[in-house]
Amino acid sequence: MDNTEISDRLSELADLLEIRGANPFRIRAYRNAVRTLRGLTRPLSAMVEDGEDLTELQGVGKDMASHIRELLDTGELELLEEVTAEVPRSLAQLVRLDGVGPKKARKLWKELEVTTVDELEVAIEDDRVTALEGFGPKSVEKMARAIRDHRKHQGRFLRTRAAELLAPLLEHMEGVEGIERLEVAGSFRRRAETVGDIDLLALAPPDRAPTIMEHFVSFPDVDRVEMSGETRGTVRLRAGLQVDLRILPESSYGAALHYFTGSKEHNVEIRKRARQQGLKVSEYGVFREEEDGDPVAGATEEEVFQAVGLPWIEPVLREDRGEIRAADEGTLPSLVTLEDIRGDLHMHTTWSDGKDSIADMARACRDRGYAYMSISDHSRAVTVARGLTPERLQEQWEAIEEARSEVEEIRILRSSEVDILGDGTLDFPDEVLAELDLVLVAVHSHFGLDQATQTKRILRALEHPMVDILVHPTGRLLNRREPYPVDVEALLEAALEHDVAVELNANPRRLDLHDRHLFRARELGLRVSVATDAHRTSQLDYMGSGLEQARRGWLEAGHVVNAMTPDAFETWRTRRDHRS
DNA sequence: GCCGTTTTCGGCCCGACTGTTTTCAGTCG
Repeated sequence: MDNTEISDRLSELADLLEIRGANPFRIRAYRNAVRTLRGLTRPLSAMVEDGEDLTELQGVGKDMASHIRELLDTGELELLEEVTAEVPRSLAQLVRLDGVGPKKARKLWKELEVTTVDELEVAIEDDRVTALEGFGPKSVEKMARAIRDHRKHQGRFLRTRAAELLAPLLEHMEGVEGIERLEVAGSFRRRAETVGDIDLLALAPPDRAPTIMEHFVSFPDVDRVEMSGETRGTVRLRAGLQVDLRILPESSYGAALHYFTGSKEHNVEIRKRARQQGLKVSEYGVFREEEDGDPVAGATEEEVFQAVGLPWIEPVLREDRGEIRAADEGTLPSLVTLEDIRGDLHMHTTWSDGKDSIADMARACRDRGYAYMSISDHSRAVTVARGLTPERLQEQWEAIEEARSEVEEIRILRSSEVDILGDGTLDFPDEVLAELDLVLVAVHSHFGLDQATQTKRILRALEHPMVDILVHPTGRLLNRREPYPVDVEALLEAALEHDVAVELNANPRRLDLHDRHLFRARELGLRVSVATDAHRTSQLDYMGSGLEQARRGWLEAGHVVNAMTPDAFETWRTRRDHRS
């Protein structure tokens, strides 16, 4: 049983316990533990095998550790069986509906025997739900909508997609009288790979709030207004994206910006810290606990952090991954930026499945100020992408020669995205690999192998002495394909051992590695290549989203292969004697 | 159920909005 399954079971258990009416703090304890487990890079099975003490993990105590061991040993959990004997499993789906929480789910179940989304739909049609105490026509209508939404679009929006949808709304709000500042907070500001909704904050005098709110909900792309109060309004756009607007006075704008930027876990830690100092933090400001007087801070984020004795922390770091301690100790990372980037090491051309020529790509890289780049078309096994045979690869080298003389200002490396075959061997023989300036390796097939076999397969590829970079290491496609089952921790450790770099694929649909794996890579001291995998010149701009992700993983320029100066990069590239 | 600069018991973040309530529960972020 892998970490995801274990987390899912415990999370389900939390939902069901909540519906059963358990102590809320017990529920929270389960959810805290789940959060820790989802952040692990190492399989729990491996940790247990190595005799590690699971209670060392944040939020995991004696009981949780024994639940985990039970799931690993038997694939089942007695407590979950016991709870599901009483509370139907499908109720956990019901509480995912907007407007349905544990209390309502329980009532629907106990009084109407509704336990699934489908049954709820029927019960609403039969007009049985309005008969319940606490369920008026409005809340029933809300549930009906939630069911439709649930069917239409599950999952979150890619950050880039949300940005596209948001741009016209921001334009709509521009120049509205009274708005002094307008910013996006939430996971969007933290540069998360996907966002569930958008939090907009407007700084404006309170007497302007009604007209601002009115203007907000009148945006043409609004499908419906979910709520609209004095300081807070929520709309859903036609594309399904929910947008919240909060209107704030100057005195609490910074506190609100901090609060609504989150993450929730970061906020909880900040509040705990504040309490220890006799302070209370809310979205309205920082207050002394005893008196209910004026706030100590609130107008700016800097003030809020300062009030609890911390320097300002970048939003990308606010995930409760140790940023508060680092801030306290003055060891916050100096995060990598686009200015640090000197090259792009993964891209395709018309020679395989790319849309632009080698020279076009070279000019586009040069125009971005890069000093080096690598042409890395697919190898022959990836037939759907017109992968190159050794013969065509040789022809391509002639074309690269031509491009080199045509675009002299940039160093063009000949590379390849060499397929890792089913058994972990590489798609080109060693004598071909030896002629390449840079060898990238990747998995494009056999996603269905079990975790142990998949891990072994990739480890074998990493052991090959000519491999430089493992690209898109987990194969995930956001909202479309889960990562293949693989022990990422083992991959990272092997990459370190064999002096192989790992890629952070910057394509916004991939962002592979995940930020928590990048964080681990940093801890281990691995080198990371942030690369676009561009299939046309315009996609070279993916570097931006890759760097957002890199920053979320705490990466500094020193961790990034393609932030090296040309000389340093040459030294790294030729670190093994078989290459010159 | 977890945790400890309040340390083995007694806490555990805080407030807005809605709906169906006649004073507040439920949900959400």
